[in-house]
Amino acid sequence: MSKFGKGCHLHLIDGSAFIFRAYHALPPLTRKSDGMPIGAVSGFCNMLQRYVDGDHGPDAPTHLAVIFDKGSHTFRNDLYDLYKANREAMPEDLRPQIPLTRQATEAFNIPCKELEGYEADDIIATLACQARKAGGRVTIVSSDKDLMQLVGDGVEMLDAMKNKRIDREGVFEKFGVYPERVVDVQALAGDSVDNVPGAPGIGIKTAALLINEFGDLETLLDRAEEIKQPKRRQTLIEKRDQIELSKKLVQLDCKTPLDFTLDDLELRDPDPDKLLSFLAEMEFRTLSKRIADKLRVEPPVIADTPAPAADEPQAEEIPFDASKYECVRDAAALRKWIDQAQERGWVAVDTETTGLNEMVADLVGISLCIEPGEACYIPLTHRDGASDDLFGSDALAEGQMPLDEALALLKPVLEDPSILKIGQNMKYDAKIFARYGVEVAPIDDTMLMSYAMHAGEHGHGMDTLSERYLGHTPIPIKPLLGSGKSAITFDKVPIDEATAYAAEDADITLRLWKLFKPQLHRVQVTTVYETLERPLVPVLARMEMHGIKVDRDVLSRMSNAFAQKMAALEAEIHELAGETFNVGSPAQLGEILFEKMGLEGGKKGKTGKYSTGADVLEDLATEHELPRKVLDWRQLSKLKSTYTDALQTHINPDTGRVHTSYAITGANTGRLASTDPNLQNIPVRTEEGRRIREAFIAEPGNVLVSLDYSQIELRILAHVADIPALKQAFADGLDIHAMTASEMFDVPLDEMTPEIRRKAKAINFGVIYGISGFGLARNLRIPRAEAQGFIDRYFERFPGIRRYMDDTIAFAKEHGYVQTLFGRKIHTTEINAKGPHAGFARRAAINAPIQGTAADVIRRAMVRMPEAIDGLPAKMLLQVHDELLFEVAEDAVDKTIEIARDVMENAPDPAVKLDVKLTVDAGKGANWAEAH
DNA sequence: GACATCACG
DNA sequence: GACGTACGTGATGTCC
Repeated sequence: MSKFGKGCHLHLIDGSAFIFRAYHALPPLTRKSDGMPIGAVSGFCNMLQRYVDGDHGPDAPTHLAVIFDKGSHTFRNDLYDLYKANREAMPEDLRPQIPLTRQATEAFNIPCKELEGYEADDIIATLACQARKAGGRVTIVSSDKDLMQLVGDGVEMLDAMKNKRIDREGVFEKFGVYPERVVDVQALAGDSVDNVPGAPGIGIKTAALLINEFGDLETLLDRAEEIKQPKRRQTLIEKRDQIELSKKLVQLDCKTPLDFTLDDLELRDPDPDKLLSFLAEMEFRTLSKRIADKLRVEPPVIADTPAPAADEPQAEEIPFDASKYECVRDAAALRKWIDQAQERGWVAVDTETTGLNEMVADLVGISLCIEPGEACYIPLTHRDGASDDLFGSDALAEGQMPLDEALALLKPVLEDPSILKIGQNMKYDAKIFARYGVEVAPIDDTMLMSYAMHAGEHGHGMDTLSERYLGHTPIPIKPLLGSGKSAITFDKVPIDEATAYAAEDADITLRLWKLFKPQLHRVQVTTVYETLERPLVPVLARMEMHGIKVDRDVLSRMSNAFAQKMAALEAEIHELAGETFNVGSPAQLGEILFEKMGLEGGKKGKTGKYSTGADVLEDLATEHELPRKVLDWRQLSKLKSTYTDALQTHINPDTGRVHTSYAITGANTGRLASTDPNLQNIPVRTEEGRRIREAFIAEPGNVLVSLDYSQIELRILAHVADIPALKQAFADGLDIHAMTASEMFDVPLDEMTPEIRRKAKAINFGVIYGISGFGLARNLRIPRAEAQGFIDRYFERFPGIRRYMDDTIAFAKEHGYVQTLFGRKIHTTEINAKGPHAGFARRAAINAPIQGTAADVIRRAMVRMPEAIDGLPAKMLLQVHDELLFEVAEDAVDKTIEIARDVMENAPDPAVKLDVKLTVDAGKGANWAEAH
């Protein structure tokens, strides 16, 4: 190491200037994994890197240091306690970044110097003095005018942003004097930023004039009497002490006690590991890559998903304050909100209604939110519950604008294509509005955004999201409505309480939207959200509102028939048992079977009760009469209670149809879930059960048309696991289970038996579900070893399956999620857990991409369907995972099947090119049983 | 409200 | 070596 001296060039970077410049130049970036503010550090690192790599020509550094301030109290405060007293507090999101800029400097292997009780400027001054004395040159990287007093022979400043060097002449331009007199000018002019008093009424121009006239400050003060202007003369005489103090404050200290020498600042190369690990820790992807390329090393892997730490509630900037919410009671007030929505181009909307069933519930009020904390509630049909009057309870409460008037004002906004309507579960609100003649569009939905980003991690209800991402627990609805028999509907809630509750919901929704919207892109699920979630809302809303016609009489007759058969069976069961008991009670049945009758079969379950599931009873039925009869009774009981009875209660009196509701975020895999009632589990597997489908009918002149994907999950498996034999079989249109059986058991196709085919079919499905020897054995009722043998052979014949499973689990373990072919992410939070959880998680991880891809495919078909069948007398009514059910005018059936099949079979285009063709089977009939 | 059971893909 | 085991749902009745 050479001694610092002639030929050396010391560059001194003013760290604080870099930090503030970086902070103000960049948006408030945060670290993805934990939300830590990181913008200033990012800018700082970029500036540092650019400086180090920059071409400085003949001014290239041989020595380099970054100098920071340390401590808020310096010797200048001892001289003058108001020094820098009016400086603004450091921004909250900058404070935690300060220590990181020190770390960053060290990571770049640049000396990082600071000294308690001294400003960076003093250290810079001292080093500059030392360097000059040793015969070297100095460049001070800063544009702070306080440092200009140091410029001189061999010492220059550099404005790194403007890349402009400042020498003696540059200082003269700025101050009107040369560097050695700068402190004199500053002492007179003072500095409002640093709270240096100076001489009142004298600025830089006047100060320079005076100094140039008298030579220096001391001479000027001594000969102040000679000044011609009376005001100036008086000020300089009266404020002499203050001026002299000011000079001490601006004079930099060249004798700062340093515990290092110039030689310690010699330029050195960074340690790639240290630097890159710091950048990775900060999650600076671009900069890491750039530096890694330059250093010719591999860039660090930086996770592209938020770590679990991101789950911690974000600090809310604007507190929730119910008293700030406005209750809108007239058109004038509403117009103001409408104006704001038009100005912004967005508005969060939430409806309050008399119930959860959108087909029945009435609109009670509407809340809007434009910016966090700025929300309103528009009560419309609140009832006056306070009155004891028999008729009074139905009267509208005072102070509400007429429903028609409010809707007339809001309709243009809600339907305006240039105003985005933001909601949490917008399908609900859109359906309510639709019943009032308002077609809400376009929409964004925070529930669906959460689903796209976090499926598998947590639920997507507003309470969950608010607590998790806003750190705020919403006002619960329970205390407002009560529970049980005394529960009231929302229209009976007092308007002031309703305002606090309802407006807050809109407020929360808007805050979530502001948080989620930019995250979609970062988590790379924008396409999923935009193509598979958002556009589904209007499609499903229309299907649900259309409903399906159900013949009440058919159901009613079946219920009666079931009741009779059940009664007969019940009598026989009691006869066989020798006593009467509740056949519907598994606990009582267990007692009868395993204690009174003493049959084989063990206790199970955590509750210590006997298991009496269908598989158990099925085994017992070979030896005894009673279990068979219980099985028959149970089947009838199920059909009656869940279907023939319950379905009747779901027939809408206005439409005569049944309107299910699809939960878009119901299943983690991307499947829909149908509720109230569930029309995705209408019986079909048994003859008696299938007859329930005869009650699902078409209007006169129409038929029901069913189109369903043939073996879609196995086809997707063949594609993703890349199984040539499976692909070929599908291409040839073979019986896929028979083909599998032939491969596995070496049986030619023309000698295939139903029994062998059945086994192969069970294995095919088992594979999709994350097969285990135990599970297959139980399903096929064969010894476990034999089942394991089948699986082993399956993997042997189709090695791609094993590879797919291993790869999928490895991916899940590394990333915490798995993906469908269309990019949908399904999180597997338990995949790295120990214990029984892990087994479930592994099988779920294997299944999710297959089930999820199939779900994506039919979603794509559904989104495209309305336009495809537009103009045809055909309506899409139901989705049952791989089936779409339509109601079609008789003369348009063939055309509809042709078009809908085309849409379904080509649904993956153009996003995904499957190696296996998708095929769709079609059926038609007067009822669902015939159509399927 | 938990649990068992059973309907669907 | 033992343990617990097919994937994804929703609705119903019993029982505490």
